[in-house]
Amino acid sequence: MSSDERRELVLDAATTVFGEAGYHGASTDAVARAAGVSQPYVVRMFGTKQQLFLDVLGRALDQLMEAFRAAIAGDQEVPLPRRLGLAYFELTGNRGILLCLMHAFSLGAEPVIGPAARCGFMDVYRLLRDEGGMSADEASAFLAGGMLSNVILGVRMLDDYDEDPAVRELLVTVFPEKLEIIRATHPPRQPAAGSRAGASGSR
Amino acid sequence: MSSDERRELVLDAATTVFGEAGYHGASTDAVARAAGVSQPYVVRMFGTKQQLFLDVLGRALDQLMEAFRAAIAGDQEVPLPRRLGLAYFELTGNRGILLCLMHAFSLGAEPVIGPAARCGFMDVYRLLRDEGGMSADEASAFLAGGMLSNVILGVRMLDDYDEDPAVRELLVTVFPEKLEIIRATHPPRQPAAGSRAGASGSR
DNA sequence: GTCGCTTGTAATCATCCGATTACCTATTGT
DNA sequence: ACAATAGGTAATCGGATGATTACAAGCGAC
Repeated sequence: MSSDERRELVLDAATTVFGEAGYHGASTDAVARAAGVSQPYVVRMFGTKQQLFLDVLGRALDQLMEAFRAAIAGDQEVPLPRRLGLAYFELTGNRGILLCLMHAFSLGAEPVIGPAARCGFMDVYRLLRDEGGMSADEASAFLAGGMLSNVILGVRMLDDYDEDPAVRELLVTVFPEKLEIIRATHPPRQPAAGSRAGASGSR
Repeated sequence: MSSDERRELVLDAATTVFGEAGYHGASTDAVARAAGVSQPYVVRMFGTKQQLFLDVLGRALDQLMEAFRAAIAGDQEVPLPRRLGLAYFELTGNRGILLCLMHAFSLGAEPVIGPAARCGFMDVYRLLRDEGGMSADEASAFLAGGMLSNVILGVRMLDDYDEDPAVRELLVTVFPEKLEIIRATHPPRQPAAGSRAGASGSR
């Protein structure tokens, strides 16, 4: 397999792993195992874990912005916020992208990740303002909704869908349509705990 | 000094340290140093680092909810969202509280922190709905704004206030008043880099 | 065929970190 | 006086982890 293919493979794996555990919580070994390669290979490909994270972050931002650009260029009949919302929904299919962004956004104090995260955030803001033609208020409101959605994905609120009516109400409000598709895309990781009768019994 | 006083002191320090570096990025030793005690003492007081984080998280949620409750009970002349916004602004004075929440919200996959974070998030949502009398849409919109604010604090966007007009525009939009106070409360950590004339010059 | 490059791994190193143990020092109750 | 208890630390241990080194297999050029 060519190096570039492996590289993409590793970046995909790293996006997932960093998305789940965060920058500090993820190990290069976990990334390597997820990608099916050895740990030294991962660090040699990217130099350092930090550089790997920066590459993951950059790629996530690229994917996000490309999706938004396509939405902006899309069917002008449908209102822009809705087009962007649908683009966001598609991104939702790969939790890793959005969760890595959230982790990066929480690490502003990191000496090199912090500035990169700020720069990436502003790139998105500028995209909405300049290419999307949104006002500052519109862009902020859209970003606010996106941040709430990201947090809901990050905290795995979908895992509690069956546990609590208030969770359902919140999710229906935040994802007014497509919730069922998102639910299907993001299956609970612990077996829903509410499912009675010792499913595959612990112990 | 009594054990309870030390405990609060350590919890304060831990809130700051966890807020800066996140759960995995912070060490019990960093917390201990910030609190002025020894590392073994910190872990003996809380059992494990995880339990310490859970206690920090619980206390942060308590402080958040107490502030919101006070806002709800406040001057009924002024609209509720504004009262809550002012309460949020006060919380902003201690970055650690809000940043710890954000870190927790990004760790939904953690087996014990995740559920605690979900529960805490829903407690806040229910507070807004039930005690605040907000609709689901109103509560979601308020939370969305809060999440964007938290991200902006977490990514330390205020550090770039002087670097980029777009940053100023965004900050003015998200913190339409009190921005100057928040700026004063959250001084940049790297010396603003924009200050001309080779300040302590790189290289 | 063999040189040299690319793609990869096994083994190992050095460090950090959470946790444990053992010990120290006041104060307090009797 | 002197246990007993609370508050606290130094020393250390064991595991995890990022990084480095050395090595090996495939393969195209000449």
